[in-house]
Parts: sequence; C-alpha cells; structure tokens
Amino acid sequence: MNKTIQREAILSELRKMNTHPTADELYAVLRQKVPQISLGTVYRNLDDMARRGVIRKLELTGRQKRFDGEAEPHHHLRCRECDRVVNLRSRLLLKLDRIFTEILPRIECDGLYLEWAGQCPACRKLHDQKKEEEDHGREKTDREV
Amino acid sequence: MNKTIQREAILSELRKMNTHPTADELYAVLRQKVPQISLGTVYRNLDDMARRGVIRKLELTGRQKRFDGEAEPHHHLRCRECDRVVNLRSRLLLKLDRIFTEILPRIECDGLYLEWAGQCPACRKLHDQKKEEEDHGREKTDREV
DNA sequence: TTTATTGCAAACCGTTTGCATCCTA
DNA sequence: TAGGATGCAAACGGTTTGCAATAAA
Repeated sequence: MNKTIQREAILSELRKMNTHPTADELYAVLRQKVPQISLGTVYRNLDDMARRGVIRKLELTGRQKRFDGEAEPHHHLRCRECDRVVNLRSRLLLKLDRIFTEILPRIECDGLYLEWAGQCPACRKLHDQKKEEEDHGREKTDREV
Repeated sequence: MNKTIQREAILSELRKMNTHPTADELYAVLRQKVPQISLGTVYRNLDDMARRGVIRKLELTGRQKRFDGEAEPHHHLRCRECDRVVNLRSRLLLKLDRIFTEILPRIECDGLYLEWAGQCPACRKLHDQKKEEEDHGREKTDREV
C-alpha cells in the first residue's frame, strides 16, 4: 500500500466531512483538490480502507453505500425525508451497547447492523418552521427545545 | 388493486418459503407455476405489497434486497458465510424489543433497522463436521447442543 | 368499455473490473 | 526497475420504467 496523493486526499477529505458521503459525493469534493482523480480510484480506496478498518462503510438502508471517516462504532440516524445520515450520541445508547454486548454471545451472534430511522435536525427545523407559518393566525409562542 | 393470477402466486409462494428469497429467487420458483410471469411483475408486486405492509422488504446488508412473507416484525440473522437470512427467536430478543420501544421516543426516532450477523445453523453444522473430521485421530465424543 | 396489470425489453444507476500507463519505493 | 496504483471506459448486476398488449371490473 504505497503512499499516493489520491489515497491521502480521499482519507483526509472524508475525515473533514461529517455527512457520511456517498462515493460520488466525495468524488465531487475531491475533484476540486485533485482534478484528475477518477471515481474508480475513490471506490477502490474506500473499499480498501474499510476492509482495513481505517474508515467505515455503512451498508444498510438505501441504494447507495455511505462512508464514515470515524471508524469507532457509533449510532446513525437515517432521515426519512432527505435520506441524510447523522450521528446519534446519548447515554441511553451507551447503555444499549452494553446490553448488546451481553446479548450477542447468548444468541450465538458475533455482530449487528443497526440504523435508526426518523427525522434529521435540519428537516425537523424546516418542518417546525412550516408548521409555525401555518399557525400564523394565532399568537406566536416561544418553543421549547 | 385487481386480483390477478400473478399477484396471488407471488404472495402465496413467498409465504411458503422461509428463506427470505431475493426477487430473482422467487421469480425462478414462480416460473414453474406461472410460466409466463415476468421479473418486472415480481418486482412491482413485491414493492406494492411491502408498501401496504402485507409483506416485508429487508433492505440491509448485501447488494440484493430480500423479501419476507411474514409482515410482523421479528429478528433476522445474516450468515457471514453463505449470506442466507434466517429468523431468530428468543426471549432475550423480546426483552430487547421492549427496550427499543422505550428508547425510541427518548432519542426522537420512530423506527430502526436491525440485522444480526453470525453463522447460520447450516453453516455451523458444516463447520462442526469439518472440525470433527480434522480431529479424527482423537477419540470421538458426543457434542452438546 | 374503462382502467388496472402484465410481459418485454431497454434504460438506469451504483459499483466493479480490465488494461495500458504512470508513479512510488 | 519492479510492483503497485491510477485513469479511463466498458462491463456488470440488480432494479426500474415505458409501452403496447391483455385481463379484470
């Protein structure tokens, strides 16, 4: 595994993004830094790095695979509206992970793939705004978050 | 949604199978009963029925989608060796489902996709046999399950 | 007779691959 | 200078779609 400009750019750009990009989204960004890079190279390197555990390939719901520069396991939410994937962090989920660790051997499994479903913060905000506009007749109220 | 021979055959054949077939696996079986059926029809109907909640589309790991005649949620194990998907039932998993129900609203999610990973019973058996053959020099022992 | 559904084949789209060229060690 | 990595373009495989023909209500 030689050191190449392409390989380094792929990893560093992916690490800068927190959007869990698809291969072609990452490719679009990369072309601005390494114009001659090809999509094949992006795919080859992403696969390699995922196999080595340097990055993570998210292959759950949806037609396109998504890639995550953060290799340590953590939870993801897929937005039902815009299909974006965002990270989820919560004490509840840490607790859940402990339960998984306990259950896995007892049901003779060695791993699991899990994806949460719902609304991402951006879509939630949009939705809330829209609702507020619809309520324009009534008096405006502050909203708790 | 008219009643057609194709639609009925698709549902009834899927319900007979416990293998969570891919569209083309189901298509192969269907052609023996309804020779003129086309793959497009199979896809269209599977999608329809999944959207109506009559069956379930499993869209997690793996390139091909798999379909499940049983619509009620239950747990699946994907075999790391043969890629088969088998059902998992266990009191532990019922307990886990209760935890999910409790957690979901608290992390503002409305659903989840979960797939367990491991070895299916068939591959495990094969593996055990192979191991036993390798141990042919030693005395044979009964094995607990 | 109107509308839904089918079969067929082509299109689609994300991903993989073969190969000649180029680069890195 | 040998082996690995790249760019390009074609192939691949699963799925979707347009359309004319057919079947159901």
